Amino acid sequence: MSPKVKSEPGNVSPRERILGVAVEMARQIGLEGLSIGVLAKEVGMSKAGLFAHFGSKEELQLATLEAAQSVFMQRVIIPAEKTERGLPRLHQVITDWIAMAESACDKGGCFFYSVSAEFDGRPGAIRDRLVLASKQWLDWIQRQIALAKERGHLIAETDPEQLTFEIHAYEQQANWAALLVGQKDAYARAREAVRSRFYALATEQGKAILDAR
Amino acid sequence: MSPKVKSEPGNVSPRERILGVAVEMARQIGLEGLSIGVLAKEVGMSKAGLFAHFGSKEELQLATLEAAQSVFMQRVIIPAEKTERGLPRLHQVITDWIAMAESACDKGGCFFYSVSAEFDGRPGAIRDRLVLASKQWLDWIQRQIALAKERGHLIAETDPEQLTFEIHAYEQQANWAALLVGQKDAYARAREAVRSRFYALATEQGKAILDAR
DNA sequence: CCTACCGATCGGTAGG
DNA sequence: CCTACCGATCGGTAGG
Repeated sequence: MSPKVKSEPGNVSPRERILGVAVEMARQIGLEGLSIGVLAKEVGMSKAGLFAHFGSKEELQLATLEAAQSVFMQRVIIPAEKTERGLPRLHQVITDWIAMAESACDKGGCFFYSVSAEFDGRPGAIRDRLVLASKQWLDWIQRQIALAKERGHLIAETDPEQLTFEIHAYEQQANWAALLVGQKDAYARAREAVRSRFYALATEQGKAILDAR
Repeated sequence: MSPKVKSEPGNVSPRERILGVAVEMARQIGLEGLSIGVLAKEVGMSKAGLFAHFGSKEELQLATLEAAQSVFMQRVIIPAEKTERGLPRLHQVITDWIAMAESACDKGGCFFYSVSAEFDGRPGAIRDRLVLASKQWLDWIQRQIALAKERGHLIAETDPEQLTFEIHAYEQQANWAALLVGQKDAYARAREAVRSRFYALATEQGKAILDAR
């Protein structure tokens, strides 16, 4: 790939175009329901032409999962890593995470929410990679909570694993409530729950950080 | 239905036997992945023989959903309605709910968790019935919270909708963490989160109720 | 990247 | 409740 072409926006490779459509389809019907024929029609090429890019359905699914992970990195993790460690970074990453899920609400919702329950009972490479990504994300949050504690933003009684559990719970519930029962304020409820949990465990310094945002 | 046959365990109609197997299969592969041919083999009858009981795949899916709802009623709602209204009943229903999900953990997890994300993007009769059941369940919890407030078990500042959101969140997260990332103490974490939320909003009377359980 | 095809399986039907 | 079958679609391949 020639560098001058590579980085120009709007000038994406066929593979990237396919994966972009695949991610959008998977939000709505899952990664297993994703059919090569239907995907090919959507992209505007032949089934065999599309298939040649991946070699198997499982490789297509893995590539789609990777594409979604990459978007998540760009939109949630990378921006937060420019913010100060501890509670500021934690607060920002959770806020961006909720915002990303909310913005995907009309398109079928958060990709990872859509495929989690689909693969928890299907052993294989896709499940394995999904589990790994999920664990890494939980660890990221938990490490940042521990750091916020060390820096005196959260009180010493804070249990990082329990707080991670609760924070992640609100995100899950926001997706469920918004996508299934159509609760309009689901993401606002999640933001309120997160803030209230942070506030209850914040030191004076931590409260000042939260108040400033 | 004659009473002497009806209530004998082990004496179930073919339809009930089929639906029992269907619920177990749907926990693992979902209601859409449920195939009539595979289900028939599992039950030990011919595809057409099984099909005749339902007339269409959608009717089979709806009947499976109803069967799961009926189990939920028997194991969670009905028992709780024998307990005193307000916080005691609320506490018991949530405890039984978590216990039921935990007991299903090795079998593919909570039926409703497994099919929620599958149908939030698939319009139709199944989604409609799932949405209705979910709303009724949320309303049940919210009403009981409101009642616990009226009876002086929870403080006046309690927001029933927000508390319902958070309680339901812990259940969702317990399922996700246990089934996908294999977190062993996920259901214990959910119980702790629920208890801690109740305790923070309990009056002196409410705290006494919680301490007694 | 394409057309044309493979066997397997899908939901569903005919006829008994 | 069965066997036998329908057209459509599935993932995947051959050959160019």
